[in-house]
Amino acid sequence: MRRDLEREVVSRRIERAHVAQTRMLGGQTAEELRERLERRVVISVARRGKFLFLHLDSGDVLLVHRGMTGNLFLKDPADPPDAHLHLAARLDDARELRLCDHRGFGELRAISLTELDALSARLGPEPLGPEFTVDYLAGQFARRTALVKALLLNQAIVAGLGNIYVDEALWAAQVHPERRANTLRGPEVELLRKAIVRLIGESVERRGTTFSDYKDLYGNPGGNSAHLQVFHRAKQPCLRCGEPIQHVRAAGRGSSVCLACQRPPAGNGAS
DNA sequence: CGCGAGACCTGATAGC
DNA sequence: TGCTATCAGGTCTCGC
Repeated sequence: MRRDLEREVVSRRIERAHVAQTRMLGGQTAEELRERLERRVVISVARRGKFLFLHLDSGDVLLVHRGMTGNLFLKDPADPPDAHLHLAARLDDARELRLCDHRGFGELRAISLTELDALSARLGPEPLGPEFTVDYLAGQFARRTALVKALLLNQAIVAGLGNIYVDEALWAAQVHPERRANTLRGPEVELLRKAIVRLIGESVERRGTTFSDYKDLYGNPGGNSAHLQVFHRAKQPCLRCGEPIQHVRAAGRGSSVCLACQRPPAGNGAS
């Protein structure tokens, strides 16, 4: 998404912005956001974890988080209005950047560079960056008793992983989601780290994973969906051992696992 | 302080 | 058919 935005909106001027007043603005008024966007030129597009940042010539930054169901579209202003449209930014090339989000769990607001830095500092390392080493991950796991799945979803440990990639990584490393983080052995941590790096890299090249709602800027689904090994494959055979994939609840999230490949921790009766 | 459950929303779908 | 219950890509808050 960042790459597409960079190609399409850098150097474009936002002529007019329609902003809906919703909780996605995090307390900012629609009027303030509109004023901070209109007549500004997009200088660059950055990403950190699941946040997108459109840097503007004013020094302001447009923060976008897509939450569960948020989508960014580049459309013709004459195209029919989308349901749950939160932002429609008319660009100087007569196209319109829209943010639609029917559940409204996303985020949309103008922030300063200082706020961006503070936000970025609260996130863990990028999975494809140099800080995401096996020593780092093993160090985090060693001092935590939470479920390994909860820690991988925690954006302060590593930035950008969600439910799909965590389930895929745990399956690839043959680690059960309900293992306590501090019980993982060194080789398991290394397998997990390698799986995360590979899965994220592959998915970016395939333009993302569409599970239900995700679409790219042009409305096309991501190409990674066909490559998922476990996620949402309950009752279908494990692609490693043939046993049926189970759907369980772990760390409060629906989780797809192969109980034959991903051995549950001792004394975990329920799932 | 860390952990885990519940809350926040709307919509799709399964089951009765 | 139509109602109800459940579940969904995320993250925050609160109680323990």
